[in-house]
Amino acid sequence: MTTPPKSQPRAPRADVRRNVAAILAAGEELLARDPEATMSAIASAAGVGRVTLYAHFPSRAELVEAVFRRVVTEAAESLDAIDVSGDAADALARLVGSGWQVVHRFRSILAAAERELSPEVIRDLHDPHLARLAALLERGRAEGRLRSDLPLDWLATTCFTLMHAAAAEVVAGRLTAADAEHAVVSTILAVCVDPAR
Amino acid sequence: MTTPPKSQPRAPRADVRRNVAAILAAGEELLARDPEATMSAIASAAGVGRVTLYAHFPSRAELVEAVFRRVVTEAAESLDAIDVSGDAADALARLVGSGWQVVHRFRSILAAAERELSPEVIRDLHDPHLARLAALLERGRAEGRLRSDLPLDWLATTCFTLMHAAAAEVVAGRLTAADAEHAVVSTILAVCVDPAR
DNA sequence: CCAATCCCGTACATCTGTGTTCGGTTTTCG
DNA sequence: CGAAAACCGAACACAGATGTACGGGATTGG
Repeated sequence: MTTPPKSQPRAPRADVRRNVAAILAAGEELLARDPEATMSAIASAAGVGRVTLYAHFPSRAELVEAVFRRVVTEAAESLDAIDVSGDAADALARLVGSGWQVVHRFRSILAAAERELSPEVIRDLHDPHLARLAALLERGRAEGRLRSDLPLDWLATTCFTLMHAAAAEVVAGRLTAADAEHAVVSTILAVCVDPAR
Repeated sequence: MTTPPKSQPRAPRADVRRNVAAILAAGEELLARDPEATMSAIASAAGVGRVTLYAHFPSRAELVEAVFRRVVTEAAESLDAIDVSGDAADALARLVGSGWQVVHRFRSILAAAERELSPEVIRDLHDPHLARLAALLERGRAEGRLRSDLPLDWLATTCFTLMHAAAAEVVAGRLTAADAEHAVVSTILAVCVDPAR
């Protein structure tokens, strides 16, 4: 009984960890380019047989969810580093300025998730980001800096939507990344800042 | 030579006209509910054999395009009736208020078009609506009533995007239609009206 | 009324992608 | 080293959708 066969499922072998990591990386890369990327494509991009892929992710949905979960977590780490203290409008500008990059980078993966996963799962995974934004908006409203005459949810939706739109404009070549950032930030401020002052 | 066989392809028979009309109507209805509605489903909803459908629309893409074109034309007629004279901000409010309904009604058909048709075709068909909005924005800017510090295209995109977002919120049950209309109008005004006055 | 035209259903042919099975080979790790 | 675990490719089964072929039957319109 050197290694107790207690419910311990035993640590994954080295090649397994390596392959799973490669699959997730390839999934992230391909799905970021094409939300309809096929399982075969992802497998071979990961340098792995299609069957091996299925061994680790029994269905396409599970793979997409894993990839999505991963990028959401990554994004959360990078956005949590942003300073949201001080003037609420300034903080919002900072948050949107960085958040937009993230949205831009992963918009295609979101599209994949939307077509493969149930809306509840999507909402759940989105939640931390929505909560972060909502908290900031709420504080700004309490301080009278941001407008209170529209539903908080709607303001949050507006922010996300405009970030997506900006990303789409860049992809379509109608805006440079720099112009898009300026546009999206000032648009969102125009929406959220209390006009009455 | 009562009916000159000159290049005249001869008038379509009555049943043909009837069937085509039924197909377009069914297509509009089903695609408005589900952008992935199948050819069989549309055929049977039209009370017509699947083969007959193919006789008139050789491919799914052509059917989708026909339906989309129809819807766009309808919408144009209804929106052209709107008074866009007078104060630019007021006119914008009127236009958005009605335009939003249209977007709401046909958002799913747009989704179908986006997945089936080339981006150029979509743009082309959208053009009249975009032009109408752009003209109004331009006038408002020239009069100093609307803001000029952001690209016109971006403002137009913002308007469309927010209308879509409002429609989505209603579908998701997070907003009533009435609230959505108020929210989208005041949000768009906040974006477009020149803050300097 | 009757010929041309169109419709219908069935069946068939593809195509694409997902998921599974299988036997043989390689890698890991104690 | 050697057994357990994992990998591989190829082949198979399945499902859903698009598009085609055909032969018998119904409508239309002159």
